[in-house]
Amino acid sequence: MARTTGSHSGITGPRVKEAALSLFAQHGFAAVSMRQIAGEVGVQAGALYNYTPDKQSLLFSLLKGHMDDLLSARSDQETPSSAVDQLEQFTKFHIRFHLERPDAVFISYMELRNLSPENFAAIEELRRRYEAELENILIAGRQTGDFVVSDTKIATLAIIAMLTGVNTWYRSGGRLSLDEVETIYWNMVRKSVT
Amino acid sequence: MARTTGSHSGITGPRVKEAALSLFAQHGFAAVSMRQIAGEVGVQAGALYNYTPDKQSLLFSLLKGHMDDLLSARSDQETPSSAVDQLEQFTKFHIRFHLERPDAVFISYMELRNLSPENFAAIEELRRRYEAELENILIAGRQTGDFVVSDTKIATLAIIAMLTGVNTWYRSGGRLSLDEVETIYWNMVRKSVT
DNA sequence: GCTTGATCTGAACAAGCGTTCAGTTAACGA
DNA sequence: TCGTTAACTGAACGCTTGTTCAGATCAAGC
Repeated sequence: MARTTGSHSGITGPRVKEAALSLFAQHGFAAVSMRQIAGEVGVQAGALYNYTPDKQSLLFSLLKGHMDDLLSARSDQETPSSAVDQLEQFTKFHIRFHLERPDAVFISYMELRNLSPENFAAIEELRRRYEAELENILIAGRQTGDFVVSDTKIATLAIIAMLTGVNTWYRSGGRLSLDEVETIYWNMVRKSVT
Repeated sequence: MARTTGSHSGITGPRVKEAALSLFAQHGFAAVSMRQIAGEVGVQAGALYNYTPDKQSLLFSLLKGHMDDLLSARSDQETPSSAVDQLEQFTKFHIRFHLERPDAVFISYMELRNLSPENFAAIEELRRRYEAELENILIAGRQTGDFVVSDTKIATLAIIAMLTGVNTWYRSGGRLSLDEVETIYWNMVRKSVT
């Protein structure tokens, strides 16, 4: 057994993923070559295959990691008691989490079609699980009379689309602070379901 | 002058665009080869260059055509007098127009990064012009007291993101009719700004 | 029926693709 | 200090890419 401490594998591995994430987000999965990724890491293309069996698996590991992070961060939060507070928490959590990792969000929406069917199904399952979090809030709030929603499934998708849309225009250091953005969107979300 | 009537150019040209639109939407611009497009049309790859100077221009012509159609269809409508009616008209127009051409909508959002800088700027200008239509409605409605909106620019982007999100899940023949979808979204939009 | 020229074929071009692998390098445990 | 082996290089593999172009095809105008 050689090269435990001081080995590059613990460094190069993450760097491969970072480079792939950034390049896939910029140019798209199909438009990025393994040689480009290797160049970004400062290594030859062949070396990448110490860290991924192939290009497709590299993409999947990025999307899977992103969804795992999302669900894990979400479940780390404690649940407020009222449905309205839960919705506010969800709204602000979603905006903040997604704005913190725009590249991962971008490829998670854009590169699903480049996944093999099994890999695609795995990601979709995680996405459904996340969406269910929001829908359950809407269902509970409707039952208590806090919300007026004709179709909770569609309202869920509409809200998530609206919130994720922040990523298309928000730039930190711009006209609005993150807090202001959260407040504006929360007001719109709240009103749309009450 | 030969081959005016009966010429294939009036037929093959549109077929190239249709095939390209469909394939780009399915697999992405970078993942589709000129030979695939040609195969779909029933022609050799070289023949495509009678209809486009290169692959990049083909993509641009699709996006440009889509945005022109959008603005033209929008301006064909007559303007209701009240801001609320205008917003309802815009909401339903947007949903219907976008659901009618999901492929064009998809690549218009996904393949912008594959445009050259000048082509990108041209498309962005058209998009801004469309978004201004909605923002002007919100501005007018706020002035009359019909709407309560803290930031019209963000509200514009939020609403458009929400509406365009329909394309990710709506399938005709599904649980909901187009009319029902329009109503549900219109209710959410209306409430979110009042 | 002949000429014309738009339309298309089929082969070719250089470049780049994902992936493999024998061989080199160098850090670790002993 | 030495042997081991993870990490990496560099070249090669067969294949695909966008694009070009000389030549074949064939409907239309005279």
